Amino acid sequence: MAGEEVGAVNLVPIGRFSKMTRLSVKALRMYDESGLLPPAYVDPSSGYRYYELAQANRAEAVRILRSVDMPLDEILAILATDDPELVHKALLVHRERLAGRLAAQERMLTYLESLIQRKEGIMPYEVEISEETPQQVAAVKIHTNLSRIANDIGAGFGSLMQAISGEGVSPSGAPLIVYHNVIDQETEGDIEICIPVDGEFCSDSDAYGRELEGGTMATTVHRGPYEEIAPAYHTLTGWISEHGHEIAGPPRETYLNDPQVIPPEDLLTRVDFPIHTEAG
Amino acid sequence: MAGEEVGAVNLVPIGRFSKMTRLSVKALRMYDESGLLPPAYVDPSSGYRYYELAQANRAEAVRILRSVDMPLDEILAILATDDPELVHKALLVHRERLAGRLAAQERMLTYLESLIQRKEGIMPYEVEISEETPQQVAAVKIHTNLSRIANDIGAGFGSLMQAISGEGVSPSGAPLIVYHNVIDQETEGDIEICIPVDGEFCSDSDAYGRELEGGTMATTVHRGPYEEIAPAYHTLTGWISEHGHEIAGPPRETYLNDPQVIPPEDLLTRVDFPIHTEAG
DNA sequence: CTTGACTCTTCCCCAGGGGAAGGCCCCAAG
DNA sequence: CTTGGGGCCTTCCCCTGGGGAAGAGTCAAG
Repeated sequence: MAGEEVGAVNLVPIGRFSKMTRLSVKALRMYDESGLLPPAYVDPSSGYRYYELAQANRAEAVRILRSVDMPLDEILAILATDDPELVHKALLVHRERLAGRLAAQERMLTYLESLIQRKEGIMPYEVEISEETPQQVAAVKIHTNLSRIANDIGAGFGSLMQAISGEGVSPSGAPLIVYHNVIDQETEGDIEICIPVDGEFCSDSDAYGRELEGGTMATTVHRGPYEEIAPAYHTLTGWISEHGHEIAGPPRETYLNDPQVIPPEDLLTRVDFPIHTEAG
Repeated sequence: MAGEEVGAVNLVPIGRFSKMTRLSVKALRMYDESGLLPPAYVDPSSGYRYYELAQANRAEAVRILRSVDMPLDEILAILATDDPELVHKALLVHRERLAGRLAAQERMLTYLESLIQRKEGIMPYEVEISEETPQQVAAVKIHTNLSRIANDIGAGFGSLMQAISGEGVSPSGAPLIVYHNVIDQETEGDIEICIPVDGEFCSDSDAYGRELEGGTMATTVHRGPYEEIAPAYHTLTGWISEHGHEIAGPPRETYLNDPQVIPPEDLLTRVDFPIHTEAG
């Protein structure tokens, strides 16, 4: 009877409890504050925290779940319920998160490897000036945005090829796209998908023929996946402004090899900016 | 000539530059502050940041390296050097770090899976009281700490078995260890490695014979790897204090099956605490 | 009673930004 | 020239999960 009252409660202060549980004193204080592991007794005058020996098991559970990087609030939720189903579900949810992080690390690692493989440091673009003559193209115009653009381009080239072959014409050069607007991640814009043809082109579909403007171009070639073409643009626009030229029209990309055949890292894309050369 | 002076510098404010580079305005301001990507020009009166188009390439490099989670200071170091060797080395160092994190995620995931597999929620230890009779053991005493303990126990059992068989005696029960001190992560302590034998035991090696104390024990059995035995101890000490008993001597672990044969998750370890039962 | 080891709170720090508040600034249209 | 709306500025607080230090109070053993 007396045993239950006085209870041989065996309260231990935070330092000893810290050693018992291998949780840092700092962590224990935080777990107190957040309600995750409040001490059995706090001395009102001194503020000292005292833990019961039996609390070490809860602490151990916290330590284990923290060791797999579970957030504190989820640990709290798990320890608050008695339903093994809920516990199991919470563990599964956390497993998904861990698996996601694992996959992310893997993707980063893979990408980093590809960066390492690329012998050239970073973005060795060589800019040249070229004189282009106007050329006849079959074209379709598309309004799109960054998330749809890959699909739209594929579909556009498909219907354009169909229109060309329907007219009995065949391509006379590499396909290209004129980017009439800057397409950011949230802005939309027009692009013109073009295939060079010999002579004039007419069609009753969306496709039409026109003469693509020639003139002086600042030009570079990007080798690699289309998604990584941004540096080529930056190099060109930077080069143009540094050399005192001015952009004279929308840029165009010419696809020098076939993404259906060539692996992404070897794709070649030529980027042209029409410029005014202010002879200085 | 005039072109070089006035320079068609084409300065863009931070919002446009943010869209060009897909770096957030907030990030750009931080990169300015940290010297990673200072704008080409800052208006002294308004504080407005203006970037040159040519800076977009450096920004792109930052974005790429951040996308693989490289720390800002390392990116700074990479962009500050022109030596491709150093760049390559920095990338390799970062790859090691990523690989390490990947491995850590994998370990956590694996451990979490094992937690999920364990059907029972957390730590279903059943504590019982048992009366033990004294028994003769052959023993060696070892002073060790947490980092050496696994090796020391293995070596201790090895030499103890040698001593026993040298005397022509054979074990009469499961091996056990008496833990005379609490062994925390930084404290050292004595443990006594014991093998039950029939009759008295003498040896001229470090091994000696003695009678292991009997008495009333609080007992539970841990199933799983030795490293995870802490909850068993916590359950026992908590149980003892809650039931108004007192610990009467050093605890002992009895190894009920053989770690050389049994996989870690099925290892059985019985833990006994000698207690005074204060009949109340 | 003293002393040394514990423990308390509070504050600042880490990375890499996100978000909001409050206040200028810039530019184009009227 | 003025006005309005959107852009931009700084400063502050927030996130995670603690680590480390400062200064003061407390506990227990000799």
